[in-house]
Amino acid sequence: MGRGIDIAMKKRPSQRRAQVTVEAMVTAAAELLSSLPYDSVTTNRIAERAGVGIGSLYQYFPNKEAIVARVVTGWVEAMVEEVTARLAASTQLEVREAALAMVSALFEVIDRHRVKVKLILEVIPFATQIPAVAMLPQQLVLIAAQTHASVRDRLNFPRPEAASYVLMVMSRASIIDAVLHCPKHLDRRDVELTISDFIARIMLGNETAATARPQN
Amino acid sequence: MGRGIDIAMKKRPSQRRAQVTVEAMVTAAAELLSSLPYDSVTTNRIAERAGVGIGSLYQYFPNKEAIVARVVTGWVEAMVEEVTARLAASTQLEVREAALAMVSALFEVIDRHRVKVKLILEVIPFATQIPAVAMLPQQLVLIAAQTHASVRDRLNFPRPEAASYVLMVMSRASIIDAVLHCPKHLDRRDVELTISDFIARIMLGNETAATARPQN
Amino acid sequence: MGRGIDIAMKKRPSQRRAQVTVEAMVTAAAELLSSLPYDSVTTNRIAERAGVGIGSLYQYFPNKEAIVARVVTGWVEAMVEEVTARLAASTQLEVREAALAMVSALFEVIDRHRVKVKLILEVIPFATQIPAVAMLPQQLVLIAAQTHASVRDRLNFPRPEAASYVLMVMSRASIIDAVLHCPKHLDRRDVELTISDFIARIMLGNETAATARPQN
Amino acid sequence: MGRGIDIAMKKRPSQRRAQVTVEAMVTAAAELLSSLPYDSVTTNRIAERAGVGIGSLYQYFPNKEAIVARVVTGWVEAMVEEVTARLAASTQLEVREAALAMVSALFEVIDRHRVKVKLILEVIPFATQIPAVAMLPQQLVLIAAQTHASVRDRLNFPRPEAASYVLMVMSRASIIDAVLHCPKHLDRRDVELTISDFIARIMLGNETAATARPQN
DNA sequence: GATGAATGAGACTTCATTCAT
DNA sequence: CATGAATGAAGTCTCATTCAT
Repeated sequence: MGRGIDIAMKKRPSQRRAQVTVEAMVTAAAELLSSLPYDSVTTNRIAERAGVGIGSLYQYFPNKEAIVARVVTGWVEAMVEEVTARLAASTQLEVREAALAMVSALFEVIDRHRVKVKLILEVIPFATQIPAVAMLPQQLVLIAAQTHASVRDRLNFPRPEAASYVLMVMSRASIIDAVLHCPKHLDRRDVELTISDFIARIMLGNETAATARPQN
Repeated sequence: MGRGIDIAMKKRPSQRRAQVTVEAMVTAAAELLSSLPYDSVTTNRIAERAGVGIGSLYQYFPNKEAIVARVVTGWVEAMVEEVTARLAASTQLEVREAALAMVSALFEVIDRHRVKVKLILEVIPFATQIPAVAMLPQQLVLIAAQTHASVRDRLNFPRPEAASYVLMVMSRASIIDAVLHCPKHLDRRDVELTISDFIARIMLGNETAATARPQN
Repeated sequence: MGRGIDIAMKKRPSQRRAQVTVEAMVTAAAELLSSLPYDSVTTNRIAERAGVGIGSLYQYFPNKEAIVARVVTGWVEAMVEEVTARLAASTQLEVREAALAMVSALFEVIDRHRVKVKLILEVIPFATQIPAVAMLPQQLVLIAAQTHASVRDRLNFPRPEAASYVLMVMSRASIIDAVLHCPKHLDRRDVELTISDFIARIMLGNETAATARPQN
Repeated sequence: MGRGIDIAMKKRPSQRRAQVTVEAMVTAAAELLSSLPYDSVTTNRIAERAGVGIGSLYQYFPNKEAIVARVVTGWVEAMVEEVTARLAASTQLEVREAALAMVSALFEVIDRHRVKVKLILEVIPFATQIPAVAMLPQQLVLIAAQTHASVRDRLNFPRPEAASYVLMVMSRASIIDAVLHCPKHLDRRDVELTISDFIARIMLGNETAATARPQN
């Protein structure tokens, strides 16, 4: 605690030209991160690729972590936006349909960005200290709850806070694992259906459970 | 593909003295990994703390990754053993009880080794390439299936392979996430109960689901 | 075959300051090579003597071989130039005089640079892979042929290609050996005269040989 | 001067068993030298290949150079013997035939051992300090002179010592260069004939030269 | 602001050699 | 005599970061 990574930008680019420069650096970093082993992504290479002096990079970012964090933040925001957009189209569904919609949305988006997701989850050492990443879980809960009223309504479990947390973690983790590490012998669509089925069971099971086993 | 990390030991310590040395090095590495940032764990420091010449380290391990892998392997094996032992005591349970037993076992063991788990999952860059780590998921399925007959019996889902895979991923991921990243405002016991409750729902839901919606 | 030494410079020093730095490094390397056992010439020592950080060296040269190659290239070019200059002064000579002129020129230049020649021929392990060194034989043939028309005219031996190759090798090798390994009891001038005498014999012998023994 | 390589054996193996051991080490070293880059031939590898503890190696050889020197010495002696044997068969020849015989003999032997010759001449850094190597030139003169009376008779040049030295150097150097570095476009047999032709010219030219230009 | 030359601590790794067993 | 575990100095090379221009 307290010795986290220094991630803040040093200076906000005020002039128009400077903004372009910073954008070039971030883009270059993103491209390199997506195509080279993490340790090969050096600040010098980023600057070179951006067509910028290494000194300029350090004028806007205090260190290597900062620019990587900036890239990751962009990625996360974009992905969240994509998921949101995709779910916005399918409001007001039945529980099972809602679950499938959400699973499909996440599945599809994560799959499309699997390289980036892998980087964030398994490669970049300080990823969890990046705010956008750290806040992702809550973000997702929010999205789910906001978009699907039917889901929200079901979330009156005993221990409701824990329930929504666990539900989201289970969804997220199983989808990510399926995308990144799914055993080859399994059909992806099968997995997708299974996940959404299970989520539905959790939510639907609630009815029965809540009434049938009140003495739990 | 194919260019994995070279992890095999260079030479097997045949003499008693050598075994002691190797043990010292592995222990030192484990301690350092648990207490320093990963990049600060250098081979020189490992050797120094082991009270051994750096040359000795490289006589038994071809590189830094190899000794780290050895440490991690030891950790994983110990944890698997602990979980197994803990579950062995509670065979032949009802579904709900079986689920809770397993969740509790994993929860407790992972919690006790949370630093190591975090290292393996979030810090050590090549962790997934270590055999013991790569095989962990299947290991866990095996443990669960072997110990709890009642669980095994329930696993006749439609899409059974996908189901057992997803079930295990959900369990594992939610427990790990809960241990490592559980929001502070949540009570750990609540989360634990919720997880096992959800798992039970998935399995019990099967009965209803399987009969009520055959045309899925 | 194919896996030659990487010898190209990493970055061309564009600024004036950088050129000075590179020059200092090359000079330092040259001095060390001339005064220490080859294995004692380390990149660190080169940088230290050049009054430069080791990092600077690796900014311009990809590895140790590259800077050594650069030094050797400089030496070879200088020597070739010296020989050329010396021979340019003595064109249009009789065969015997031409031979002596060339032998003397090579003898003198090689003798003056004997330490460097020894390094190139007997010490630096990858010397033959340095372009300037590899091309030296042809260079010398060229010099000889271009400067001395009388020599060129004589080169119509049977098997002319083999002849010019062997003639050059004999000249070069005997001169170098004489400079580097001449037994102490021999007078250097005697050796020099003998070599040029022999070369003349080879060329003059041609006349007789070609006419007197056509049935060879 | 004075700081030459320590090459002498530490201890002469007195027992029969020890002699076998030493032989194994030398053989192993020879094989490794012939098949690996020089820097990869380490004392540990030699011992391992010989099936001997590294300690044993250092009981008979004071250092790495010593065992390499021993290997090289064996090679040189064998080659000299081969050349001698081959020339012994062809005594009492005419000048031209004697020259061709000698050139052919050297050519053939050197070619058969080209890898070793290359090692001795271009790779092993301290080769010239090995007695057997240092004495090679004189050895060869001796061989030539002893075996071919006709050659010896011709060696009454002005400056006879220089002459015999230069003649031998030219022969040796041109043959070695031809074997090791002969341009691909040249026919080896052509080169061989040319060399012996040139040598004959040198020796035959003597007659004329000695009488025709007494005022040299 | 922008540049890029310069830095240098420090990482990994090798290998000839010693010496306790 | 033989062993092989242990040594550690020293080498090559990287890369985040600074600062004079």
